Amino acid sequence: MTADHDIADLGELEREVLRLVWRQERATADGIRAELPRPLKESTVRTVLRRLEAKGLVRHSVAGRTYVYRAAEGRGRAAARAVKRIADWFCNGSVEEVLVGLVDSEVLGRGELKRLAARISRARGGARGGGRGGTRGGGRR
Amino acid sequence: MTADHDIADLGELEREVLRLVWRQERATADGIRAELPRPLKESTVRTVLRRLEAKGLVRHSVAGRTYVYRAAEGRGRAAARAVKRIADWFCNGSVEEVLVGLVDSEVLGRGELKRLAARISRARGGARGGGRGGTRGGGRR
DNA sequence: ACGAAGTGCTACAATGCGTAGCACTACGGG
DNA sequence: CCCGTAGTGCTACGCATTGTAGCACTTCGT
Repeated sequence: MTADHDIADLGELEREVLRLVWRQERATADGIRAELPRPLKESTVRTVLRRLEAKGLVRHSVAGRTYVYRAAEGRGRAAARAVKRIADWFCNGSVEEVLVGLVDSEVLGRGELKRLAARISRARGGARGGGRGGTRGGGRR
Repeated sequence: MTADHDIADLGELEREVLRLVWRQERATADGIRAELPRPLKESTVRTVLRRLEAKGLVRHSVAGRTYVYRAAEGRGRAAARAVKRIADWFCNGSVEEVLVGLVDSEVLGRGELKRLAARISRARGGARGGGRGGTRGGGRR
């Protein structure tokens, strides 16, 4: 409900701008422009920002005469929704199948797989994933 | 290198057609057309099919005078790559962060989490397939 | 040789994205 | 009280993508 669009179908520039909005807590048009790799006019950045807001991905508040933008959602959550949508489209809504594909294919490296397992174990409330030791040595957040 | 495009940035019709290609093992233009919700001309379907092939998502072989299409990759794998790309774009490539978002957003249920954990441990260590079936197998190429 | 089945090429309208110009408003200095 | 500056939204234009299809070409069977 928050967003009508998804972060997955953004243009390249929109994506980059959104990423910067996430990086800087309080993003202004000029601040973003300064940090972009390419030299763009300020009106360009503002247009993109406005479009992102129209898509429900960022939100602005006024500070003095300057628009301060912040992301409407955290990165993880936004990404999660994008993943969910992919699952809906191609895997009958089963996020599990998507993640299984992630695990089965070589898209994920061994290290990442390992951390993933640890993370899942923790999320499940401490039960461990599969019985092989070694995974859960260190990490506590 | 298999695909230049991702399943995430397909149009609506392209998506639907691709899904049908996945459903029917050997898909023909007319077969797909028959199963589409809307009545479309065959040339339309063929154009979409051709575009999907240009994007590396499906592949065709000739049977008699008919083109038989099949998906270039399993659903899970294709979806996985899409997810990986999202992670690359917004989470510095950390699929872990995406997963965390997934868990936090309650998109993933406990059961799914559990099965996923089992899957991961299986993928990491023993290469043996577990007994429990139920989900259709993903991609075999 | 002719028709049916099946195919690719070309096209055209609508939309989305990158990119920017320009006109408008509010605030601070003279 | 007037003016420049900073900051903003609106409008637009060119290009690529997508939905949709017409049409010309090839091949097989009768």
